[in-house]
This record gives sequence, structure tokens and C-alpha cells, in this order.
Amino acid sequence: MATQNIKPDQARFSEDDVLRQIEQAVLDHRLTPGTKLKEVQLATLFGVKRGLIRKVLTRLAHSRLVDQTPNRGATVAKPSVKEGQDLFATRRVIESAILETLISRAEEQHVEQLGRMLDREQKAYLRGDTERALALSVDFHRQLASMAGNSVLEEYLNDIIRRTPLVILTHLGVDEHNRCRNQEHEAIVDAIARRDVKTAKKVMNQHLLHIESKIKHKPEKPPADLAELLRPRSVEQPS
Amino acid sequence: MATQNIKPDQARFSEDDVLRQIEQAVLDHRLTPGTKLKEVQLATLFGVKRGLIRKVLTRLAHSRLVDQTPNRGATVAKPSVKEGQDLFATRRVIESAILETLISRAEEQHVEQLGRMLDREQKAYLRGDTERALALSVDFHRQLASMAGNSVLEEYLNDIIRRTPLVILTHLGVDEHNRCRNQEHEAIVDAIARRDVKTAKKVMNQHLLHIESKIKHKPEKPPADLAELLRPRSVEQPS
DNA sequence: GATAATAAAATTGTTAACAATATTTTATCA
DNA sequence: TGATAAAATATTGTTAACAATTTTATTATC
Repeated sequence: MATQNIKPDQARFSEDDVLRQIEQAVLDHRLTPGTKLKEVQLATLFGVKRGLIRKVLTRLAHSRLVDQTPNRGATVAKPSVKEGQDLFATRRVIESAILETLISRAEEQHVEQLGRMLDREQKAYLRGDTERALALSVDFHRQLASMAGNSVLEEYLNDIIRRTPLVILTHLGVDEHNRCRNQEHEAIVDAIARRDVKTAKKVMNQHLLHIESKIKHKPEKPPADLAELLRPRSVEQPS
Repeated sequence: MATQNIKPDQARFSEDDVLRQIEQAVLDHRLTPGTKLKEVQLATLFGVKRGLIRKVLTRLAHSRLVDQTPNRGATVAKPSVKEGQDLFATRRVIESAILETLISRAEEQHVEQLGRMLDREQKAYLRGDTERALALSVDFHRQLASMAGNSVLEEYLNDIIRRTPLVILTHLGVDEHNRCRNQEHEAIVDAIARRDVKTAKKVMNQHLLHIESKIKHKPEKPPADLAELLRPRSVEQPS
């Protein structure tokens, strides 16, 4: 009981925990492109030594979520327009391959599980819980990759998912219209159930293109307060 | 003049240099799956401090080239059969997408440059310089990705290229027949020149499947002497 | 000679201290 | 008041020392 009441900022995080927390903060739009990530501040926030933070930042930089400049520290990455376009184009390739692979091996239970996920996503939208809906929306794509059963495709999709918010926030800003639309998810699941590869891929492409086609603008957004945004949350086990 | 004659084992390497050297050693088959990478030894070999080696190993582990186990150090990764199959299947997806993109934007000079590369590759094979031929063969694939102009696809292909030797060495062993065949490269360039996407992709798939279909066996190979294999080479600028 | 126990050596993991660099604040001057 | 220079502070980069763990070598026992 006592251990469960430990405040997050007093907990002792592992390297992977810290990495996950920062990745999640990017995904949630809590950390926006250009935000400065100061080592000492992060170490204090997470209750760890600076060395651990340096390791995490190295890994994040290697994954291109973070830009590291010698003697100037780390900032959340700001992808260029070209990089954004390339990322979305590649996402279309990867998601299509996932759908092909999934449909070639999908079972009844897979379709049912996807249906349940969509129910939850729809309910979250209806009650106005946009944060939860966004998370479920992202999970939908992850689940497709997991069900497809190709670990390398899954790995790349997860990489893309982590980087997608950077593109959106850098070039499009936070806007309801720059997110997944639930009915398109439904159409994809329907096509999977019918084993209709062509339709599934077509809808997925449209799904992604509706965001991608807008990557031209460059609205600027002021940096937010890092401590507030990145306040550690309890480490949760994946469902 | 004096600086140019510095012996490699006395040079001061940057973090990126060391990373590149180790990656290259994997690509050359000098470092084989299961090989133990000891920090102090590497630090001595490269003339750097142990801290830098730890950073490099972190990055290599994040890229799955290296397995890191707490308190037991780092070894060159040994992908499972499934992982090997997934990697090759994903490679087919990525290479096909690269060909599509390239053909949609290819110019005369691209085709000429690829032709010159193939000449060099063929000559290396004919004079029995297998190491050089292998390097040129790998460069061929990299060049396709570079010409296609999608940086994310290129990044993923480079990741795949770095990991491919691990699969081959783990499951197939060093064998002339587990490498690219020059005539298939020629057929691919020919199809690109004719803007024949279908044929280009078909040949590329065959090209990769001729290796992939063999990923079932597990020949074992004894670990080699690390210091000999990983002796630093001079840092070369990419051509 | 084989096995187990112990000791020694090697390796990995962590840390605080300090150096180097960048940023912010303060003082000075026109 | 604004611009510039100097001083102070903050941040990043590096390092050696030490702790913790694993591996290897040596010794003891049967």
C-alpha cells in the first residue's frame, strides 16, 4: 500500500522508464518540437543521476526524436518539410505492408479485438475525452502491426508513430483535423474482416494522405514550461 | 604529412567514427554474431576512453546490432530465424518502395551512374576481389535508396543493410551463394532505365528471395580473435 | 584426474568532481 | 536608455575512481 502511494517525482526510474516517458510526452503533444531538454533538470524531475539522462538522450537522438548539438544540449526534433513528407510516404508503404501481412493471417479473434478497440475509441470521442481517444487511435495502428506478426515492420511502424507528432506539430499545429478519423479505422477493420487487401490499403492511404497533404505550412508555437509538461507519471504496465 | 602517417591504433576517434568502424566490421563479416565486445579492449583498440565506447555500445544496442545484457556486457547480435525472415520480408517491402520512388523520378545520369557502379562490381568479381565486390554490391543498394530521395526509406534500408549480415552469418554461414548476384543488379538497372516498375520489383524480390528462402539452418562458427578482426582502420571519407 | 571451493583478475556499472562551453546577469559607458 | 564588456551562473562534456558483478585461475579435496 505504501509503495503504491509513492509520488512519481520520488520514484526511481530505470533508463527504459525514462526513455518511455519522454517518448510518451512527445506522443501526447506535451513535448513540442524545439523544446530544450536540460540534463540536470530532467535528472531532478525523474529522480535519477545525470549519467542516466545522458544515455537516454543519446538513444533518443539516435532515433531522431531529439536533436543533439555539441555544447548546446538536446532539443525535441523539428523535422523539415521534406522529412515530414518522406515520413508520411514511408508510413503509407509500411502500413500497407502490415495490412497485406495481417490479412494473409488474420483470424476471427483478431477482427473482434480490433472491433472492441474501435468501440472504445468511439466512446472516448463521444464523451469528449480527446486525450484518451488519441491514445486509442495510436494503439489501433500499433495493434495492426502487432497482429501482422512481422517484428521488423512493427519496429519501424513504432518508430514512425513516435516521430509523426513532431511532423504534425512542427508543420500543422494542434488541430482536430490533423488526427485519425474513427470512421476510417472502421472501414479498415471492415476490409480486413472481408480480407479485402485492396480496399484496406486504399482506405489506409486516404487516411494518411488527409494529413500528409497539408504538410506545407509552418505555424510557430511558443515553447511551454518543461517541468510542468514533463512531470513524471507513474510507470504503467502496457495493457 | 606527419598527421597522415599516424597509425590507426594511435589515432583519436570520435564517437561517430567508432560507431561506423564497428558497423563496417559487421558488414565485412569481420565481426560475427555472438562475438563479445569488451569495453576496455575496444577503448584500447580505438585509443579512446571507456565512456565513449559505452555510448557507442548503447547506440548499437538501440539499433539491434548488439545485444546488451546487464553485468555481462555486449555481444554482436544473433537474430532468431523468425527475425531473419521478418527482416528479409521487410527488405522486400522497402526495396520495392525505393524502386517505385526512384523510377518515378529517375534521370539519365542516375542510370549511367548505376551502370558505372555495376561495371566496377563486375570487375571486382572477375579479378577475385570478393571483399571489394561485396562492398560495391552493398553500395548498389544504398545508391538506389539515395537516388530515390526519400530520407526515411533510405534510413530504414541502411538499417536493414547493417543487420542483414547478422542474419546471414547466424543462419547461413559465409558462402558465395548467399550474396548478391551481379546479373540481377544488371536486370534491375535495365528495368529502371526502361521505367519498368513491375520488372524491377520482380527481379528485386527474386534477388532477395534467393537468400531468404534458405534461412532455416543454423551452422555454428567459432568466435574469432576480436583484436585482430577489429583492428581500427583509417577513417575514410565516403566517396 | 575430476570436482568443488576459494581467491584473484577482469569486466561492467555508477558516481562525483572537474573542465570546457554557453547563457544570463550585472556593471559601465556613451 | 541602449549598447557593450565583464562577471557570474548554468549547462554540457569528460574523467578517474570506486562499487558491483562476472569470469578466470588457483588451490584443496576426494
